[in-house]
Amino acid sequence: MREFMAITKALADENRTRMLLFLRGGEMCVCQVVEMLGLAPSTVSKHLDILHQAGLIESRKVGRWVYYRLPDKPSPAAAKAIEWLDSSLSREPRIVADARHRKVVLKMDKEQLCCRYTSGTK
Amino acid sequence: MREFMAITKALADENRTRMLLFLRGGEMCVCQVVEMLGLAPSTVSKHLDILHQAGLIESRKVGRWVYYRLPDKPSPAAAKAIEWLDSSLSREPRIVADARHRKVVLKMDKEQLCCRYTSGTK
DNA sequence: GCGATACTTCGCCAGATAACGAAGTATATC
DNA sequence: GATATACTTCGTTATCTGGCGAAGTATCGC
Repeated sequence: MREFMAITKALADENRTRMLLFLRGGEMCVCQVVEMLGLAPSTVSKHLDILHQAGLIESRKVGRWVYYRLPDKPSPAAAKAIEWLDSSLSREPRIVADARHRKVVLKMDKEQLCCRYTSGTK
Repeated sequence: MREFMAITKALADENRTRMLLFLRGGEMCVCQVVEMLGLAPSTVSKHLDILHQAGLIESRKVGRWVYYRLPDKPSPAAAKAIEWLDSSLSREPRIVADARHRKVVLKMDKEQLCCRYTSGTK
């Protein structure tokens, strides 16, 4: 019950469901997710933590970077939740646009991406 | 997207997920749901409205009574959501207890049930 | 070690949400 | 038509949530 409510609460935010959907494409570091959503790093970090607590994503630390991805072995409840998202939202304009944006973000140089958010300078 | 977020937000409350699960057993009127949850009628009414808006339940008015039930023909997203709840929570102690309680509530006389909540007198 | 980078945690604020009781609406009964 | 019943809607309050920027932590490069 606890796990299930953690999942439903995690899904009850559009930015978090978007994250789960574009993470289907593979792992991304926090600064890439920041670029995807256009939110402050602290906000993104919090969202990622909520998804992590719910067992909907996993993290991997490599040097200064932290990569998040969908879990390799999700719990049954988490697996069904992700499958549900997938089948219900894959065709949504917003989600399709995110998938396209994702490719652009992955191609961006890390220097262009990550160094910008200390001062908010674009 | 809108529909989907309405569903996730509707599911992100324990009382509402409980309602959906005990409504699997068949339609119930508001005063029976009030008895199930132990909340004020106004609160229950609001919860039912949120579930209704999300397409997760339907209503039927019979005289003074309003019966709520799972939809006969749910949308694909709603159907998957309900199926997900079902497969993830059927065995939860709380949900099993609700199913048992439901039988007791259905057997209760309507006079014993409904007339009590004007003054809160038990 | 020292500064820079990539996050995370903390403290704050505005807006959303769950709860209640009181007042309003609709329907049955007298 | 008046009264009671079964909800619903409204107004209020306390708590939760999402957002931000500032400060803290960990790691890399010099």
